[in-house]
Amino acid sequence: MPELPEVETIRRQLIQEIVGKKLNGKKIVRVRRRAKILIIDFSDSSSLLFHLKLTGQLIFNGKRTKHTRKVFKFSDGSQLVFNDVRKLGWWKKVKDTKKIEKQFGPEALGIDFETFKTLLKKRPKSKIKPLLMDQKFIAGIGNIYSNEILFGAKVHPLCLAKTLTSKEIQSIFQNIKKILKAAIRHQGSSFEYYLDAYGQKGDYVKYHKVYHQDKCPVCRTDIKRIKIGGRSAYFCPKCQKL
DNA sequence: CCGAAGACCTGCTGGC
DNA sequence: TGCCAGCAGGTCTTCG
Repeated sequence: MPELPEVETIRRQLIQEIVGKKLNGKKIVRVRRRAKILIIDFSDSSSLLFHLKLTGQLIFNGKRTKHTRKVFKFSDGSQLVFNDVRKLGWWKKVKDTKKIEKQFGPEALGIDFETFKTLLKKRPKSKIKPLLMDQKFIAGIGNIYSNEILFGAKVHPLCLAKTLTSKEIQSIFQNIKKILKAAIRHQGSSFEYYLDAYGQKGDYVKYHKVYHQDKCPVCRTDIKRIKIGGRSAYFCPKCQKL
């Protein structure tokens, strides 16, 4: 499930619900996100981290289900329910988040164009799709949004970074910002398991142009699916030429 | 250095 | 109906 827009949606909702409350006697002062990790900060400067991986859900005042892995109870009686069908997600308490934050590249919504260009130059031989999904390169983009971003930029997913024209680089950059922001506005993509912090589905699947789609919305060509680095890449072979 | 493949897990779908 | 393969939004590690 969760890529940047989904985790960001949960973060924004949880801020409204849990900041100021106490968990195990410790006061919550902040809810942050780094890459796809949700971070709850306490007043004693310790933190609680969550990674939802593919099927994790974090639901405020949600009901226990057979996939509930943990329930966090706040001092006012409200609670945060962590569900995860595939058990790949995790949570952990840390004293300090510096080490974790350092593992990732710049935030996809924070990076500026010059930095993006510079980083691309450092990875000339990388295929663009796996590169966009590499959290050490840029943090926050996963399989759905990498496909949508490259369609928006009309760039083939197997394109090598060094072969991109400056126009294409600019378009990829703009589409990263545009698509991630639009997805946040629509509370993310509920393709299968994703639910926001209120247990609601995100709307953005309606706007997917290539991910799990049949026809290109621009030219009606059949969308192609290939494996790149073990993940499904979706693209329009006519609009996104190699 | 890079990339591919397998591992971690469960559940759903489609084909035979 | 049953069984098996393939698929799924993410990272890790291992190996070539």
